Amino acid sequence: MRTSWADLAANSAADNASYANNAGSGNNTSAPPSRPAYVPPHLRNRPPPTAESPAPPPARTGPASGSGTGTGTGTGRWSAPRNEYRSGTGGSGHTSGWGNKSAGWDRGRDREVNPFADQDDSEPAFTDQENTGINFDAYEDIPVETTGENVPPPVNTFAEIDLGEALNENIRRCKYVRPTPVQRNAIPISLAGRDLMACAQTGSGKTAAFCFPIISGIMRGQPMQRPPRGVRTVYPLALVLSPTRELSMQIHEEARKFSYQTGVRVVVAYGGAPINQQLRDLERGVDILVATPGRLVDLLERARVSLQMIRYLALDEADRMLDMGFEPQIRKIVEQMDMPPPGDRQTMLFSATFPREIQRLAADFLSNYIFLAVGRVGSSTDLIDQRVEYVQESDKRSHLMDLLHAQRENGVQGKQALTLVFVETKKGADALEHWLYLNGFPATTIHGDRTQQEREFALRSFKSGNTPILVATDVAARGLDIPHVAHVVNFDLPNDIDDYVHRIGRTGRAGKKGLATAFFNDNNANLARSLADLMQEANQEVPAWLSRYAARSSFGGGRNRRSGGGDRFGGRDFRREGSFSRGGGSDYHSAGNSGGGYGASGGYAGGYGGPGVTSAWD
DNA sequence: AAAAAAC
Repeated sequence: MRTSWADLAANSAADNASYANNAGSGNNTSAPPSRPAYVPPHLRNRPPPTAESPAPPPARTGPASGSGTGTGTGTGRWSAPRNEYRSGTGGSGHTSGWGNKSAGWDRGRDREVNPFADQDDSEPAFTDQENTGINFDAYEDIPVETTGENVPPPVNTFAEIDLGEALNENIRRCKYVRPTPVQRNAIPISLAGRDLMACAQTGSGKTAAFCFPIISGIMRGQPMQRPPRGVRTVYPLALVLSPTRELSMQIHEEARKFSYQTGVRVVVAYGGAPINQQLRDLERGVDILVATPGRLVDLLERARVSLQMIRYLALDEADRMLDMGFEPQIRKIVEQMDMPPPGDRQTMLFSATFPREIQRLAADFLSNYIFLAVGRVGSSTDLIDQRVEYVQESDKRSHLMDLLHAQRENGVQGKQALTLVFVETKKGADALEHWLYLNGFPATTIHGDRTQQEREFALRSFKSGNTPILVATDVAARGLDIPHVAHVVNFDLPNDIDDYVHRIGRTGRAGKKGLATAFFNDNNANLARSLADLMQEANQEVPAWLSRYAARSSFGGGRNRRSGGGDRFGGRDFRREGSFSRGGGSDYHSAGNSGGGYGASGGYAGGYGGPGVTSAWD
């Protein structure tokens, strides 16, 4: 406990040095100077910023300015060989040590950058903690529900599964010792070739749960015949979609570790970043494409990517991907391009929440699928101490200040513990950040009106502890793994209880404890009931005033549009619900729901009236 | 009503 956060705080100061050391990789002393500007994966194939040339322009389209050392067979199809693509190629090759940070491959003799390089010596602040220190005791007695035909049995160890030598080695490098519950269950299912709809909390190893079978399957498959030269279209074998750019980046980084030296190539594509680097990455070969929908559609329309060869489709945060804003785009990608239909591909949907209506939509993408629900670490949100305080709009800022002061006193070694503050709007995020800044709090913000560079810098700065307060919109609500978030503040509560679930899930990760504070007032009346039920289910103390609100709002108002009860924390397979029990909540206790307590909240779901009523609310 | 996601 003390070790990681204290060390993190201490080390974040030394971060510059470690970054330079890593980059130098023992072969140069002219590593980038002090400033360790974060270099996101898509920008990493660039020369280091130096004192003389502060930063490269964001887009570098033409052939690299770098000289062409090396033999470069097969590399420079469209331009001269680029030495920045082959970090330290050919023994003597030292481009800049910075090249070691680059994400990517050399074709030809496949010189792959080691994604574990960071963790070897000196960068504990940004690597280890997401893979280690998982409190496995918190995973005992996790309720698991699987429904569907011929469900493959779970495994208890990685050794029981034949994932292949190279992948096993990466699992070891990641310091994964035992599979988490979602991995124990999901991996055998997908190795058996089955489609899957899985409800499991992020931070419990979900990414690995879909990456391992994909990588293993690609390794086993026959090597794909490369399209003829000059044809710029690439044919990934697996597609992983996620709702935000930062989440796609995170998945990509993880997938790169899992696929290291397996011959399986992972490329990420998302908006807000220059497309040219992504195009080059694609041209160098892609087996697994991780993408956000907009950029992928762009690539498909440019015919730079074809989905014809897709064997695996994974949707992360799948309920989000299928909700109103995203559904048309996802349908276009999955149903109206050239992707093989369900049955001819393997489809895996993952999320922590899976509202019934969304399950219904998702079923279109699936074939004879298995529904898997894995209760949250600690079998609910036990690990997150949830508090709700009644705060008028006009008092929110001073109230937040009180919380932050308290948090500051809890800080370690002069560093505040990380606090993630969610607000409803982008403008509100900027305004709050500015106000915090004026009041001497080190805050930054992430939202969709910021440039991608700003977003990535903000996230990096927060993770490192340099800016221990992050004001965020829902862009940061889902999936992001930010170790050491001690406190999530719902400065503005969301309108949807599922969003609340995802937001507070940014803390209390990997079996560690977390704190979540929500500011509630009359504007949130419609959330009262679902919030009170949720908290009760998670063994939290529900303030009496909130219960009164909940009781009031239960007359007609207050049910959540999207979400029936029991969809949280694993939820339940909508196929199990008979036509009369659509109304939700009525048959939670039926046989087969092994969830001791989870998913069993009748509660606010009662009266949720199925499609008819849903449309009345919409 | 807002947020996210392409240029």
